[in-house]
Amino acid sequence: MIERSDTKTRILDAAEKLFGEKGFDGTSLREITTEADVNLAAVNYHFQSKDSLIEAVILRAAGPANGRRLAMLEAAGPKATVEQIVEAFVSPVLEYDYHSIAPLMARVLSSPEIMQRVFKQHIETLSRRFADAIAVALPELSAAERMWRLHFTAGAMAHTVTRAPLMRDLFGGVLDINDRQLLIARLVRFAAAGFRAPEGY
Amino acid sequence: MIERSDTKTRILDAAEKLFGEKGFDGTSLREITTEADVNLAAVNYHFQSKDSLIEAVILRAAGPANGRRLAMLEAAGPKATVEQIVEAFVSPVLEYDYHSIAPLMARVLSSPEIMQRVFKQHIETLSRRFADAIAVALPELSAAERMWRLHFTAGAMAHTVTRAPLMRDLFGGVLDINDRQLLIARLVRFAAAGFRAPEGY
DNA sequence: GTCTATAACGGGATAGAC
DNA sequence: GTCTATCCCGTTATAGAC
Repeated sequence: MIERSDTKTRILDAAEKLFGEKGFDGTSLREITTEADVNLAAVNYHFQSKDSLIEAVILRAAGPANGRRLAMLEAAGPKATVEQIVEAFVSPVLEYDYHSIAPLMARVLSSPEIMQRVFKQHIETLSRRFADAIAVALPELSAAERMWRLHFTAGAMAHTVTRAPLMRDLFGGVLDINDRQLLIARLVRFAAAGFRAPEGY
Repeated sequence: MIERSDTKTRILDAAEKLFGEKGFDGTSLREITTEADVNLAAVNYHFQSKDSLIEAVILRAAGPANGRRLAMLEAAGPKATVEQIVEAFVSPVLEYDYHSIAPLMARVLSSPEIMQRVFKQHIETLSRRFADAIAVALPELSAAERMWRLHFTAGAMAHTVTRAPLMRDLFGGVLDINDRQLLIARLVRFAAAGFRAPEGY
């Protein structure tokens, strides 16, 4: 069956494009529906609100990346090193073409309501999987410490993704933001060393 | 001279209170102006927009914390250890009563336009000061690596501040979010170990 | 079940009078 | 500096076309 790009997909495409270009607040639903050539009310029919729309855009974009994170974790096997685990955690996200969706991610991260749903659906189980892998690689760490260090790593990663454009013009030539493999290696080294720190007390 | 609390201050007070209670999107300018007992248009006269208003609220709240960060850095002296530098960087922020302003901070962090201005005014020089201190403590690190590791640390800190409420109900009893001194110690250990990682290559 | 057309309401922003 | 009036936008609801 010849399935012409349906309304829902056209809205998602237009929203992803316009949000990326002009930001969330800078884009009106009317611009999106004009770009997608659909009726204004179609947005509220297929999605419930502008917030839910951006959530859907994010989830569509994040799905493949999260799948790859789990795939890399499994590929590293049950005896994965801390470096392998951290790399599986961060590299699919940093390798992604995040320049266009960075404003969206930041917007989603800033909304507790959206995060609550996104978290439950996509991040919670993923976090546990990685925490379990860390538990095998570093059995001496307490459960709380494992969670916090994973959280710190996620923060460093998220900050890098969402603040990348700012970093470039801030630090000028000092920061080689565009070399993603080097950037991933830097973050992996930093976080792996953090995970390996003695717990203290 | 008996200076009755002026309009601008009353708006800032009301905005700080209401944003903290109901979030940025959950608070209308009309609620703020009612609480502050000023006219609606006064907000756009003294500030230019709702975005600028939250920026002003943040800056008024962040000023003391940033001052304390620099004071702690100076207090550690020219031979400060990595741990002392990291603690000066993160503890004034984490010790702050961030539960009320976390939604605001997240909101500001999500807006590239606001961040651009806030960054220029308050974060840029502060970052350089801390990067310089790191350069003394860890002279073998390249300038780029120093900046990135400071950036990773800032990300871990920011993520902790803005996502703290979410963390609590997510991980239940595993994460002891309320013990700030312990949390600071965890982050300092993690980041200091990250700073000390060999640069590789 | 899918989508359009339209109206009504609350909220942010602005112009211009005072 | 302050206030009124007004505009545009996002959201919701509804009636109805296909």
